[in-house]
Amino acid sequence: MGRTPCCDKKGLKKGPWTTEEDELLVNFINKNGGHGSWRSLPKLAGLLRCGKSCRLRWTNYLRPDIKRGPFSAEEEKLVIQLHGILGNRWAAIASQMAGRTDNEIKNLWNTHLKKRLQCMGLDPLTHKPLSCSSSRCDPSKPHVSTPTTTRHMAQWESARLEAEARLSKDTSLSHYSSSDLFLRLWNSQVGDSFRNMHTVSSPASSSSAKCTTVAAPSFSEKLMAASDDSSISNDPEDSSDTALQLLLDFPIYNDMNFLEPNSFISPL
DNA sequence: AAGCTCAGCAACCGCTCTGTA
DNA sequence: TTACAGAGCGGTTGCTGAGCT
Repeated sequence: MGRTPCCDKKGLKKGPWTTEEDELLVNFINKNGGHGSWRSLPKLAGLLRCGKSCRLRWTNYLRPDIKRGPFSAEEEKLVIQLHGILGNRWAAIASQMAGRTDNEIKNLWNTHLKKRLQCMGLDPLTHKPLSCSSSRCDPSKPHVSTPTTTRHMAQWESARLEAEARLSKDTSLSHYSSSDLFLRLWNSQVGDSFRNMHTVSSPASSSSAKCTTVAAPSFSEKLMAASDDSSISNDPEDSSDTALQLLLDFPIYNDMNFLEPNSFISPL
């Protein structure tokens, strides 16, 4: 019945870590050149904690390569970009940001970025525009119509989700990373739909002064080139990184000025 | 100055994934 | 192929401190 606990919780300490505990953990890992088995680590290190707690403390706080301090504007922008691509895959997002942990990014998202997107009239989950009734965070502020760029983002996200759902049915693809998935879906019917959508100029986008020139063919060419490049396709990791980088280079994700605080105020 | 509210963050919980026997 | 253990991940909780009344 039920799941066996990860550790015997009797007599184990919970709550905030003390500096002494931190020292014990760091010393043990340094001394042994790694953490080894997390389950056995607390006993060996002389800690009254469960292995899980030790792992969390190490990965989120004690690891030497962690960059402390507030997120820069660039980092915040990158988090939003990556979240648009990867969704709530905090570990995947963190892996693209040196020195930042998944927990830290998750907290940033939940406390700052989510609200900012909501204020911009975007659904933080889907990055799609919210309905008019719910898009204002503050009724006293002038309503800002959803920028064209965000609509493109929403369309792309929609395409991504559709493709992900489709591809997930094929278990043979289940081992691909998000970036691989992206590359594949871009070359799929969904990718075609998306490209077609943006090669036909819509009245909404053409009438927008700030409208991003969605260079879909150019991006497509870059992605195709990346996927055709044998030197890249031979190495799945490189391929993923290249695809992800190209995606981040996509104009939709580069033109994120609308996220700046002053964009609440209409330039007119 | 005291009490209250809320945002930020560290840590926990439980589910899922992965490796292995 | 299956069952199990360990590790990883994302959602949630609860503590703390800053700001406000």
